[in-house]
Amino acid sequence: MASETPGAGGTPVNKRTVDDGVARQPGMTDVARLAGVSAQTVSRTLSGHPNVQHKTRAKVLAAVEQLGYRKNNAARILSSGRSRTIGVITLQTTFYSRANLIFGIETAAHEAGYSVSTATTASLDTAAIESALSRLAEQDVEGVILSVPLVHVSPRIEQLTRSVPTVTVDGSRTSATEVVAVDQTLVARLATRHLTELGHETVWHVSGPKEWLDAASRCAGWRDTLVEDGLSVPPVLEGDWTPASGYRNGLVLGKIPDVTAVFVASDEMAFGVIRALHELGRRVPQDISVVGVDDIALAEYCSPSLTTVAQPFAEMGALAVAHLMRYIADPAATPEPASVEPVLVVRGSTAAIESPAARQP
Amino acid sequence: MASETPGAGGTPVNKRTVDDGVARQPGMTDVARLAGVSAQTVSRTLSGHPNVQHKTRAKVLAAVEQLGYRKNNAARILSSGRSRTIGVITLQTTFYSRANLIFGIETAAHEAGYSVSTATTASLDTAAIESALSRLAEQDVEGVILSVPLVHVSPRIEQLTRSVPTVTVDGSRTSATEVVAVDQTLVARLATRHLTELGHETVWHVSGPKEWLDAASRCAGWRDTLVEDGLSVPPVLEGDWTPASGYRNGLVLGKIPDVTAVFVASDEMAFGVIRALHELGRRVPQDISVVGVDDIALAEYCSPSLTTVAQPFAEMGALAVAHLMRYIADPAATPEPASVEPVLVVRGSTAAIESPAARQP
DNA sequence: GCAGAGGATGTTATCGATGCCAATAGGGGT
DNA sequence: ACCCCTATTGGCATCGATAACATCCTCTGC
Repeated sequence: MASETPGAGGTPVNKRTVDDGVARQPGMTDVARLAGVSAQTVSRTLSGHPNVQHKTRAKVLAAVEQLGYRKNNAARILSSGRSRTIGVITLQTTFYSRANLIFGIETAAHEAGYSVSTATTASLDTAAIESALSRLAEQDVEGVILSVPLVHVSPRIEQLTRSVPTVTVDGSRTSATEVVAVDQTLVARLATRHLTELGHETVWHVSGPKEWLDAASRCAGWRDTLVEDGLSVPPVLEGDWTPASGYRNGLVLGKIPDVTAVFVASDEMAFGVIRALHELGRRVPQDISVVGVDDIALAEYCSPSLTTVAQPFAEMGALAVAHLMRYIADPAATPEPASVEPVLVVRGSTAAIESPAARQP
Repeated sequence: MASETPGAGGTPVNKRTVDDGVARQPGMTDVARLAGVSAQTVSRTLSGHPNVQHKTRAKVLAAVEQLGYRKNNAARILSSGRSRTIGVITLQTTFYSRANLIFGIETAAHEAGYSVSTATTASLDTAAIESALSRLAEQDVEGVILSVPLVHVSPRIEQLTRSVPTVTVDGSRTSATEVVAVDQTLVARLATRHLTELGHETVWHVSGPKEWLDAASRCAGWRDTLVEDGLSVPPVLEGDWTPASGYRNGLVLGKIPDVTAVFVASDEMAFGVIRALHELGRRVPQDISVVGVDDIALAEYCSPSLTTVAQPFAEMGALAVAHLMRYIADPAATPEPASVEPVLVVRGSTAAIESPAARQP
């Protein structure tokens, strides 16, 4: 018995027993005592172990109910070594893409009996990401979904991802991780080709920040498509994903007479571009066609409604979770990239080019 | 000593010692051994305890670095009883408001040295919310931020919130919780009065789902303002926050000749309304003025740009965390509601009513 | 020069649940 | 009727870090 204190006269002080006025949360021992069984049996009952008699199970559940017992996660993790938690690392933003991706991840994870712990990083430098990984490691996550649009993955990060099952979403591939991604090259191709097929002689591009892999890939896909089709490649205008940056670039584009078609790397920027073109008196889509990327909820309800390339973020989240689960179950499995298909959604912001005659009033 | 095994010949089996091919994560004991000190000293060093010699601290830190040691959260929580985590309960949506609120909460919580665990609920019924609370309880959260737009709070929930410090955000007040909220009545008043001051004879309203407290409050504020001003109160059109529902209601409004001003309960719905009005040939703002709520990023960049009432979500999150921290520190403190001010942002979707003469072409 | 104060560090018990093993209790086969 | 097998249940050690307590040591004040 623990009460065999060496020399001292009093009872050993118990952290929780000291009277702090608040009733202690009931523990498994309390439930066991009330149900007249051992703590072990309570544990088995609650974790759905098959070998427990109905009668016993009922007694335990009754006791649990009566005491309002809730299992203690920390103890469970410590003891079992399994946290049933996965971690997600994303940039600290409020982008549509991030919200939807996390939505998909949480839904799928909960279905698989896992909970999700998110660690956001405010910047893309190695130290920040490393610290996010650390935070997750402290929580004993069994796997990590890394959704950081890094073009370059530092060796340090690469090494860290080696110690825990990791799935990369729409980010750079490291040799240690699986990748789930939308083929951004294809995104760009769909958008660009849609415009060239409408007769536009070339397509301009407003890109995202070039440090973002998605931005870079879309830019490359756009360029390649134009080259393949033997069209000239105009200079790239770079934005920062915000509507405001789209607006600024739109003001520039609107002043260039040649421009008849623009592929904008995000819907939010596209709205900014269209706004600027309007102000300059250029009509969309009659004078200039615009295509965005993401298919945010508002894309359909603005004037003109926005032609865009939809990315199935929620699906991607679910797919990432599925891969991660597989990876957790068998860490020796070989990484196997997966991709989900983007879809071109044609709406009102794109149109066939007017005949040259019509363009000279 | 623990190594005094009773009868068996072999060493007692250690879960972690069984050779599973993977190196065990280093623990505090390993660090202590390498640094030549006790585990306790390591603990003190890492938790910033003042009474540790520089030299010792340095040795410990070196050992930590060398082994790549990371503290184990589960063990820390179990032992100390403090999780340094707060929980957030929200609806499982991708709304702008939710994303920004959580953004604010996470930022503020991290600054205070806390991490955030979110539990989303797919529905508003008591059972779902109760289960979310349970999930958080299992994680030993020290406090909860409840951001659920319930009009009615069940006694069961009320009771649960009594057992852990809780701050309600923009939701119904329970006697046990503090509330941080934007005064939704004021939101409606700002929007409505803005329109009446522009000369509109009355203001129509597209509301959110009436089960949502915010929706109900905005509706009430709108009605009260009209009544105060002695204006007639048109019937309410109810939406579900989606642009599509705004569009549907817009199609109705556009067919009513009397309508010259509409207060829409969210920006997303407002875009839908405007879109519908356009299609019906009603101009915004010349024929009909529209005001939204939220001030989403795109509000400024659509045509016309949207007049709206901005809600400082991030600030709200920060304020909620501040209150929660105070509450955690002193659970006996009396609840003290706080509110943040909404701001009317006038843009291009509202205009003074044209003179009656001008309205008859 | 000595006692007392307080700083630095080690020792031990403990948090709550689980894994492994032992013990006990029925049930069926021969 | 006997024995083995399996379904159920209890006992004990353990996960990793911390609080409380014990100890040792050094520095100050009279």
